[in-house]
Amino acid sequence: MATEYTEHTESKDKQPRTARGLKTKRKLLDAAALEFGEKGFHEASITGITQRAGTALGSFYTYFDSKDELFSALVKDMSMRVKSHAAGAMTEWQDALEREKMALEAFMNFAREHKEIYRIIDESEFVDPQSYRSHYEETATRIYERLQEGTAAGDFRGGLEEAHAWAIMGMNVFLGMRYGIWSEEKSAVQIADIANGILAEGIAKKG
Amino acid sequence: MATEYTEHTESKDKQPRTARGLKTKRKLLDAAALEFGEKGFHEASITGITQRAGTALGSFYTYFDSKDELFSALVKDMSMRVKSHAAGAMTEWQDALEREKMALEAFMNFAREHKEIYRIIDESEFVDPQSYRSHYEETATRIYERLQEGTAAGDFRGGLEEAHAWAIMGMNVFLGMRYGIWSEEKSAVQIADIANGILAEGIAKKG
DNA sequence: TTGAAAGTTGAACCATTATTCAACTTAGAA
DNA sequence: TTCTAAGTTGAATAATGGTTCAACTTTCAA
Repeated sequence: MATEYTEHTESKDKQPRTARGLKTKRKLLDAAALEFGEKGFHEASITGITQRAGTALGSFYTYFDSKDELFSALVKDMSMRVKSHAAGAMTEWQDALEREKMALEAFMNFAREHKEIYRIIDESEFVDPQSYRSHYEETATRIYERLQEGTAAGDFRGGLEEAHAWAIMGMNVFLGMRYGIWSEEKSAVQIADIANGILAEGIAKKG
Repeated sequence: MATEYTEHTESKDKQPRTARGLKTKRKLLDAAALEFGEKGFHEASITGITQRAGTALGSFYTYFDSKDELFSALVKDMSMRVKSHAAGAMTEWQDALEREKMALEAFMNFAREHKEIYRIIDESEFVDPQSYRSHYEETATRIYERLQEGTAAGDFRGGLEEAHAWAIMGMNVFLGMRYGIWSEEKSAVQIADIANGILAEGIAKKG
């Protein structure tokens, strides 16, 4: 498959050159996040996005090549926002275990506050699989690095592999979906405690 | 290999009344599983399905009201197949912990052998959210019941909640995606051992 | 054997919506 | 102020693909 430089990359000629243009692009991106988050990729329409943004239909194509390109840009942006939100929340911690708790708690709160982001990243599995994969691979790598640090610090046991990171990530994602998006019957702290209990001692009865 | 599909939603007057009709419907269902699994819901086309099935386009509407209805029927069927496959694999086990290991191992192997099922269930989050939710809620309930049995048997500690089941399920699903669908670099047993290690003792260093 | 019900067929229909485009307006540098 | 590039506009275009339908063939009970 031949790769065109101009395809699917951020074409320089689509960048706004004035303050007005920048503002319009921002409005379109915000509107798109709402539209995609509410209706999903296929139900969402460019018309819907431009209506929310308060611009004409044609203006969309001043800044984006296609619906797909916009979605792709959005996924990358949201992925980064999840990442930096989590990073920002892990500043204060006693030990590696505590740090994981903070990470999940932050993720839970972020999911609740930004349900549309959750949905967009999730749907990228089918709309933009590359971005989906990258998002989770990078997240897993970050968790794995924390695990290694934890082992080095004497907080975690040895023998932890990449798969441990994927297990933890899966736990977090599903707890986020169930107790962050679907219902808020339990607090983020409660859920984070439960997950942390598993990491701390598992669920087996102590012999 | 012929596949049995059980009817969940009784489509009033769309049921085949002869052996020929039954055969055609089954061909359509099998073809649909392939088509949806390969291309995803939106990229899949009725034409593609009927071509795979070797029937005329119009025949589709003899048995299904719409593309959505078919997808819905498929999700429910696949959900049941995942469930019964797992159940069938958990017959021999020493203790509750071992049973969870068998469950994950079975799920991993099933995901590898039926990647299309994995994708269809996953995509139902956006095409048929009701079914998606039901699938995971029922799965979580099943896991939760096993946890309670495990506690009663003295294998698991007390205080296990529904959220523990969701955590375990998330772990399993993500490990299935990463090491079952995306790559098979590690055996199902290896992955099941890693996850089971977390359930057995967590990842913290023993004090 | 027979005829009515069941099943098959694929061209035509039609609704949807992403994308284009040429006329128009605004911004901002000179 | 002037002029050109940047930005805006929304009707028109075009392609897709789900759904319908009327003619046709097969099944099977009587």
